[in-house]
Amino acid sequence: MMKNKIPTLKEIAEKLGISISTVSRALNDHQDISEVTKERVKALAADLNYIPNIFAKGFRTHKTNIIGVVVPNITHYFTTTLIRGILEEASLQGYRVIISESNNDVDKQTEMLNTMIQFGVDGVLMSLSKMTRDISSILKIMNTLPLILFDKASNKIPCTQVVINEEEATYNAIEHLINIGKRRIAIIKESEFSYNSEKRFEGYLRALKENNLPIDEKIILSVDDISMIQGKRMTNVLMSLKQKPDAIFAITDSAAIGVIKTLKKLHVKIPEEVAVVGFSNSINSTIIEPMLTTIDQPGQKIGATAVKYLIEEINHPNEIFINKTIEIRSNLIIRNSTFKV
Amino acid sequence: MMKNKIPTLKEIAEKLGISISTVSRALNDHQDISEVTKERVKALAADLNYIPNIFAKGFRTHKTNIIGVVVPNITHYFTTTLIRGILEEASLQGYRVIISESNNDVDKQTEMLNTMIQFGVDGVLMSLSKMTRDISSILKIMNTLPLILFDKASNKIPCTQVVINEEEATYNAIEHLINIGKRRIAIIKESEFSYNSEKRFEGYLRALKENNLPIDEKIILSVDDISMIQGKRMTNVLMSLKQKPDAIFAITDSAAIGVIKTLKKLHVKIPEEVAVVGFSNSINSTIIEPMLTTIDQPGQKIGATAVKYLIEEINHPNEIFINKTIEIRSNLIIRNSTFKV
DNA sequence: AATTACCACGCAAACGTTTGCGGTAACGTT
DNA sequence: AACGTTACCGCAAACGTTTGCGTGGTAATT
Repeated sequence: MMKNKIPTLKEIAEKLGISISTVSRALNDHQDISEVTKERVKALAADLNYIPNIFAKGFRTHKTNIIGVVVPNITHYFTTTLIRGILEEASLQGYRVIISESNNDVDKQTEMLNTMIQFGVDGVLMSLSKMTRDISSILKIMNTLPLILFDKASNKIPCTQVVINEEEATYNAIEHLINIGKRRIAIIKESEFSYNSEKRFEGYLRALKENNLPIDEKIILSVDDISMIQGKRMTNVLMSLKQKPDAIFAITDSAAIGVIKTLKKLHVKIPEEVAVVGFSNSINSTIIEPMLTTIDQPGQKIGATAVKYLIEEINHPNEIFINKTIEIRSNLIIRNSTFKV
Repeated sequence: MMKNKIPTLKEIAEKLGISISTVSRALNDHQDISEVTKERVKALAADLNYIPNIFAKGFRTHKTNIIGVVVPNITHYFTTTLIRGILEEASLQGYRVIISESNNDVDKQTEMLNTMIQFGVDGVLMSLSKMTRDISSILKIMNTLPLILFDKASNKIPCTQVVINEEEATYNAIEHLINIGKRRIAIIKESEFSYNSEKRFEGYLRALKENNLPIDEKIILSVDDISMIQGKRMTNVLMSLKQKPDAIFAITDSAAIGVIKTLKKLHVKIPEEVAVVGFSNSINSTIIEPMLTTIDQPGQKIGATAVKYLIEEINHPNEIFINKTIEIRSNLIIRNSTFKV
């Protein structure tokens, strides 16, 4: 089977006896072209199965219709929902998406960013890697390309950010624990370089303060690499205290699952003796028994919103954008780890 | 801060007082250029932070260094490990990756494929959507572009395929069940249009036959959209049979988890009364209690291998490739759902 | 009838790179 | 001294598209 040659503007022009520029304008619905000509051109184009050469186009216009996405870890379920939202919205708006993973490695993150701009993406969507302290390389990119942060953001970077209401969500979760009678609520969080962790911690503190509960450093635990294992380890620490907590809020579902597993091993009754709350509403949270009370983050919506704002900036390259922070609402999902029916 | 103009070959040429072509050749290590000139050019290029305009290049050479990936569902953990492998290997070889999701929608799948080729990818990596019956559109693409199938493949499409040893893996899993004394082993699978399901079913049948066990259609259950819910439903069906199974093999971890959940609700002892085996070694399989015996699929390796073969074909466009099927070995992970310590 | 206005279209340049071909100088060979 | 060879390098075309500008023609206005 022979490869039929790909049609070009030139071919269409010749077959119709008109010029290349007319064909181009006709296809782009330029006002200078009469309706009849447009019809004829479009008909033939469709007939020949014409597709514009994206490289000639990008070459000429410096527009690629590709957006770059950098995420720390693609295997997290929540991340995939973000990506799904990005993919859908981008596709809707005629954009393609290039994804890369920084593996929570700051150097790799800047490297990824650089190859992306080298590659000619129109804009970048980024979720920051942990421990991103050196912002200079990111700032440098910002005056080359539109950049929007999502999910894992940073106050220090002056750009539009799309996140969830981390602080408020946590506040609500802690308040829920207080409402069911818990008074000594522990938290398992990450170090201070994690955006999400800090925001959630703020919500935790505010909830305690506003309810006149004491803040006890002994039950505020920070770990570097939060995970199920760390959840287990920290639970052992907490439950060997003299004053044990009566609730544990883990900043992550997987850590919370580690908490539950260890509590069960220690024969601690959930939620009567210790209640547990996670964050993310991952699939796992419904598999563990008791099922985990957690905060549902609408990943798809976050991703889609981020794309919308990015394309907005791409289309208005010279405007100065006020660096909005868009907060997407999340929902507390109450399950058996805090509330027994 | 002003955007410093992006350097081009022309600039380098002018500053060095040589021609554009010489600069181009020097950077591409062409043999016609003297070492000294190469040194000078490369030094200045590095100094100016020169990056070739990918569009001019792609425009000229018809090579994009992008590979397209189409997967049915990006939110499955196993899929993300595949993608991680693809991303890593591609990056290593200087390729960028465009991902799109077919959502198990056949029409969307062909649409995705078309926009990919329209977009000028150098090759495509695809994991087939369920129920892909109309192969014609895929075949049409195959003589335009290199295509490699991975994970969800099809014997009917004549191209290189990278899969795991589905049949053998299942055979081993069933044999393990037989070894622990099980004799009436049920299977929960998908309909006959799922590649993975069929392969696994073949392994199931072979294991039973070679061990002289009867094949009973009553405990061979097929569903369209396999999931945890379906696992639950099918378990209820199986456990209300007169002759109940003493083991259930579910073609998917999530279905297997549904099985376990329902068995626990029915107060059936696992694994003494009924053992359970899944497939994939997803994270969930270690969260459910008892932990699930399952088959670990090395997703990253599959992804990386697929990329290697694809780039091989991209670099030798005119060779006829024998349509190899590469089988990556998987491992049976024995846990408490079949074997109690 | 002369001017103006507008519509519809064509010409040609430009984007940055690669590459076939031709050319010059230097050197070695006969 | 004439010729062939080699090593380096430049010229210019080509890839397909967009777009500023120019132009012929027709209709509307004066």
